Amino acid sequence: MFRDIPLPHLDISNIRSSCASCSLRELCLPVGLNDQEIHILGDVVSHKRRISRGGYLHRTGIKFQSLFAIRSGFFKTCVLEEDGRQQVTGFHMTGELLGLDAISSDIHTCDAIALEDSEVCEIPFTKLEEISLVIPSLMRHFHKIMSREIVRDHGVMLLLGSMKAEERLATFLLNLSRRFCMRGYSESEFNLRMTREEIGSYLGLKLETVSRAFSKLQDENIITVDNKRIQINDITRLRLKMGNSSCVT
Amino acid sequence: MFRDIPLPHLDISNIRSSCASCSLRELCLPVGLNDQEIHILGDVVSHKRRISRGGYLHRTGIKFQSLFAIRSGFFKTCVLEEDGRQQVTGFHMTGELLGLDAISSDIHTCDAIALEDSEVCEIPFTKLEEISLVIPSLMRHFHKIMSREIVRDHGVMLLLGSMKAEERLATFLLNLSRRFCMRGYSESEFNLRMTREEIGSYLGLKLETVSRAFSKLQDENIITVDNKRIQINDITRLRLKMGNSSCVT
DNA sequence: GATGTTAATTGATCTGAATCAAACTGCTTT
DNA sequence: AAAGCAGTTTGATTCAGATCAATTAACATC
Repeated sequence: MFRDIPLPHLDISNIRSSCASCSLRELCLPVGLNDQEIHILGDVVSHKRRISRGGYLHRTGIKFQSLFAIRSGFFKTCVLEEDGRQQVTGFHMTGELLGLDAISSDIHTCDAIALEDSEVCEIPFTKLEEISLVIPSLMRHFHKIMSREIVRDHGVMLLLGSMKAEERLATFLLNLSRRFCMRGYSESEFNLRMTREEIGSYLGLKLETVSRAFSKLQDENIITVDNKRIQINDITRLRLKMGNSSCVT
Repeated sequence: MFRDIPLPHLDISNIRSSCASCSLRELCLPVGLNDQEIHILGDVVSHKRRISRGGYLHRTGIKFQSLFAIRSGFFKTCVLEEDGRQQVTGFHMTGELLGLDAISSDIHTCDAIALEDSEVCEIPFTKLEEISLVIPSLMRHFHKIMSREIVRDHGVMLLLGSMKAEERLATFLLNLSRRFCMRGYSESEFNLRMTREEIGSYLGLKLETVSRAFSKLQDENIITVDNKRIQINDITRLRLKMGNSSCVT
C-alpha cells in the first residue's frame, strides 16, 4: 500500500562522521562512540533481517535472544488477550529498539508485527552485555534508552488515565509528527501505517471514536484527513487540544 | 496513622546466607552476587535516608544523581500536571528501586512521595555503573530490573486501555496482595497506604468510582472493606473479576 | 471532649464514549 | 469491469463512569 509512495530514506551517516561498518551510525545505539568502538559493536549487530508487511519480528512466549534495532519500516507491539483481541502497546519506527521488555524474564512478553516492509538489525543481547563491559559509554547509552522507554510508558499511562478522546488523538498525532520530523520527514504531512482500530487499541478507544475524533479535528480545520494521509494544518491549535503538555515523549 | 499497627519487618537475610554489610541482602539489587561482590556494592549503597510520611524522596525537575532502594515504607510516584492535579504513576514498596525514569535525561521526571515513614538506600548511579563493569552479574540483574519496570508499565497500559472500573480495582488489589505476600505479609489482609483518590488517579478513575467498586466487591462478599483495611475473602472470585489474567506483573 | 479538617460513602443526574447498525470507500482478486 | 473484502465514516441508542451534592466517618489539634 505504501510502496507507491516513495519516502526519503533516512541517513544520518552523512551528518555525522562516515562509517564503513554496515551504516551502524543510523542506529540509535552508537551515539557518542568512537570509530574503534563502533567497529566492535558492528561485529555484534551485523546480522540483518527483513520482515515483510504483516510479518512477525517476534511473538509472545518465545525465548528472548536478541534486541532488534529498526533500520527501516514500521512496527506495532501488542499483547494478545485470552479472548483473541489484541492491545497495542506501541508503534515503533526507524532507529528504535525492540525487545527491551523481554530482558526481564528471557521470554518475549509481546508480539512485534511489521506494519510495512521493514528491516531490522539483530543484536544478540548477551553479546551486547559483554561489549558493554569494555565500552562503558555504550552501557550508559543503553541505560538511557531503557529509561527513556519507561518515561515514554509513563506518558502513555498519563494519556490513558486522564485524557479524553480528542486529547488522546491530538497527543498521538503530535507524537508521530515529532518522530517523523526527527527522521527527516515532514512534520505536517504523513501517512499513518496503522488502522483506526490499532490506533484505538493503543489509545484505549474504539475505532469509531477514533474516526469521530479525526473528523472533529478536520471540521475545526486543525488537520486534513484523507484516509491514512494526515495533514496538520494548525499545529499550535493541535497542541492546545492536547491539554497536558508534558505527555508522551 | 499506621504506626499503631505493628507490621512484621521484612528480613530476607535469614533465608539467604547472612551478610554483614548493612543488610544489603534485603535489597533487590544483590541477587546472585557472592559475598565479595556484595561487599563492593555495599560501599556504594551505604548512605541511608529517612523520609517521613508526606515527605519527598525526589521532585520532578531536580537533577538525577542516585537511584533509591526502598528499605522500608511505601511510596507513590506521580507527575504533576499544569493545573495542579497529580497523576499517580506507581506505588512502591520495600525492595523496589526508584528513579529509573530519571536515567534517560539526568532529570527526575516525577515526584516520589512517602505514604508512610520510610527508609531508603541511596545508590549513586555513576558509581553503580562503574561497579557494574566489574560485577557483570550486577549489570545483568540491573538490566532485568529496568526491563521488569517496562513490562509492569505495559501491564498498567493494558489495564488503563481496556479494563472497566471493577476489573481495574480487582487487578490492583491482587497486585498489592501478591507483593505483600512476597514480602512475608498476609496476602489476604492488608492496609492500604493510599487514599481512594490516589488509587483512582493510578487506575484512571475518580475517587467516587473507586469507592463504589470497593462497595460492590464487598456486597458480593469477595472482599471486606473497613476504610483502609482490606480483607480478601475469596481470592478466586477476585481473580475472575480481573478478566485478563496476564496484566500488571 | 469539642472542633475543624480530610477522607469516604452514597445518591441523583449528566455526559462522553461504547455499542449497534448501516452505508461508503478503496484495495485486491479474478 | 465486477465482485469481494477490509477499513472507514456516520448516525442512533445505550451505558459506565464522571460530576454534583449531601452525609457520615476518621483523624488531628487545641
